[in-house]
Amino acid sequence: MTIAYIAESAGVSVPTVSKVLNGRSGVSDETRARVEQLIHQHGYRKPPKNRSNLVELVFRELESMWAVEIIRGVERVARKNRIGVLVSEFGLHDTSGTTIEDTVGRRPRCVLSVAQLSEAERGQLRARGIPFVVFDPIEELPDDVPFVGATNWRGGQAATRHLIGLGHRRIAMISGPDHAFCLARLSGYTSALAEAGLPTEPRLVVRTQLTREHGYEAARELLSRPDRPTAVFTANDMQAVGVYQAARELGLRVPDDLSVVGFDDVPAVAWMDPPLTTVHQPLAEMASAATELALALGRGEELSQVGLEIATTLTLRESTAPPKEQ
Amino acid sequence: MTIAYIAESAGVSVPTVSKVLNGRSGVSDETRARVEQLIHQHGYRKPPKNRSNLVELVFRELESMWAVEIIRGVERVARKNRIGVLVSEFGLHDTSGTTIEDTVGRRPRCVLSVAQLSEAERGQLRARGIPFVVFDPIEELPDDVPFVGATNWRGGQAATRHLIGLGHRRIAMISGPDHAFCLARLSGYTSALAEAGLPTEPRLVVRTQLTREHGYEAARELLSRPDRPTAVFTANDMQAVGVYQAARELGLRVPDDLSVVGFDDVPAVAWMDPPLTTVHQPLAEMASAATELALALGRGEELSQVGLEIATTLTLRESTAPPKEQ
DNA sequence: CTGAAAGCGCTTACAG
DNA sequence: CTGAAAGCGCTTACAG
Repeated sequence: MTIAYIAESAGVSVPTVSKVLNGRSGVSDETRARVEQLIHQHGYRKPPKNRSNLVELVFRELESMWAVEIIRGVERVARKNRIGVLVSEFGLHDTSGTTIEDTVGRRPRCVLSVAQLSEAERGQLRARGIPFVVFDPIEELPDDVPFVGATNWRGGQAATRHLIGLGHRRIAMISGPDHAFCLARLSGYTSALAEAGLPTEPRLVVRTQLTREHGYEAARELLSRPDRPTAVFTANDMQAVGVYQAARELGLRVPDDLSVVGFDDVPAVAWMDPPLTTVHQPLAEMASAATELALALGRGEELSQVGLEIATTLTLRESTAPPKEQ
Repeated sequence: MTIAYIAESAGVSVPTVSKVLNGRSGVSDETRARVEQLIHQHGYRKPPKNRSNLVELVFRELESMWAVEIIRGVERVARKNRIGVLVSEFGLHDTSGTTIEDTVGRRPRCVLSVAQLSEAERGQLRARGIPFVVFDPIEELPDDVPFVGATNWRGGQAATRHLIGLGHRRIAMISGPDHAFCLARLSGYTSALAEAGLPTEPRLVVRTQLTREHGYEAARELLSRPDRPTAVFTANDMQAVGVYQAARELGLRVPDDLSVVGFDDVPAVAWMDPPLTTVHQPLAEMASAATELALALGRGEELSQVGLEIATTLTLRESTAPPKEQ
């Protein structure tokens, strides 16, 4: 299927078909209509040029429960722009490292990276003129690196205020590693306590990993103390699942004996027993915003702001209640 | 960046560079090495031809909890073949329906469709010579349509045998709509009962939707009967979540008062209380197999078998126990 | 092994 | 508005 063939079918010259295909002027409406009809009929598409019609969405690992939400958010705006979404996994930090090269070789319109992008990788993309946006960055980035995140600090604050409002005073926080977003969530907790005139007790803050197992371990220890906390706020939902398990083993009922608030609002958390109150991260919206931003960068638009945070909201379910009289 | 430029840098002619790029013979090792070095150094890639380096993975809706596993499975083999994975959502059955055309326009090497592909859509793809594989088909397909599924019948049989082995006699099944895979799971259940000399009691089989709410409703009714079943097998995990909820409300403990077996083995089911015994669908393996199949079809290989089912396995956790003496 | 020449699919500049 | 001609990036067939 060549334009020569289309030209012949339409009884016009090759340059005329070329003009129609490229939306150039200098073709009569009638001729244009006839040629367009033939192009459609034969399903002719011009061979993709140097730049593809693709957004590349890169995950470090594709196992998190968030992944689907993120993909959906990207898909939504890509679809509107008639652009395809290419999903690729890790390799970014591999030393075997063909992956960033693969990505570059695919010449995507832009790349969206979930969680990180090393300086070298950013350099590679920049050298090829491929714009990128970092999604939910885990580390501080230079000022000129575009990113989209969530309002983690405000989320931590909202969760803690909710517990304080219920009457809790001994509120523990199980937090995560030194990632930017964990620090922000922790700081939101601290700041809500301060605002209520409560001290941040170092004994009530545990820094651990963001897994169910680590949440479980931390909660076992915290809840075995004589002056155990009456509420626990965790840095993510998986940790909260671990807290539930520890509470169960210790014969503590949620929320009667212990209030729990998570962070992320992963779908599965709505069917726990009891359903978990948690800070909702609007992953799909964040992903859509990141895609819009990356596409705008790809169009060469000059943007005043190059990073943004989308608001989190507290999803109230059944894992929190006032503390029992003691 | 043109091959003419590479040729000049390397001090050779344009045809020589062309040969190196296309792995043709007739170039000395020394020249080849020099040219390859320059190609790499300048990051030259040949412009994509009529056929892209993409597998397109089409979802009807991207919200199921399986999606990530499927994407990972596809990604794994695509990556090995240095092919990108393009994920697209629905629109396939839209009447606005630009989507199948978008897909065709992207000229993927092959398409993998999760759940369905209408006859018209199959026709469109065939007309363009784009091979496709249907993943986990929900309806009977003509014999020449390639598909990859799971051994649903054997899964239903294994789940039921497990319950029978534990001593259960009144085993209910909450099944789903008339989809091929639901029918197979149900039939596995029936056949395991028959094999143990037990009749299939129509009263113990509920046909409903594959959601948590429908599982809950069905279980409420089933468990409120005077001669309530001592075990329930559900057609998917979401229904089993609903069964847990109904049992809780009715003061029935799992597994002491009621054994529950699900189907799918979605990740979240491992942290339920108690962790759910369920039939594992090897989604990632199925997806990898489907991708291999589609790619083989794309290479024009003649395949003797054009459909296959990957084995399910029963994942034993803590939701089943022998029935209490009655 | 190498590259001049011809050719392919497409676009652009321009004469009619 | 139309298309002959020149040109571009690439490949192929072939002479040396």
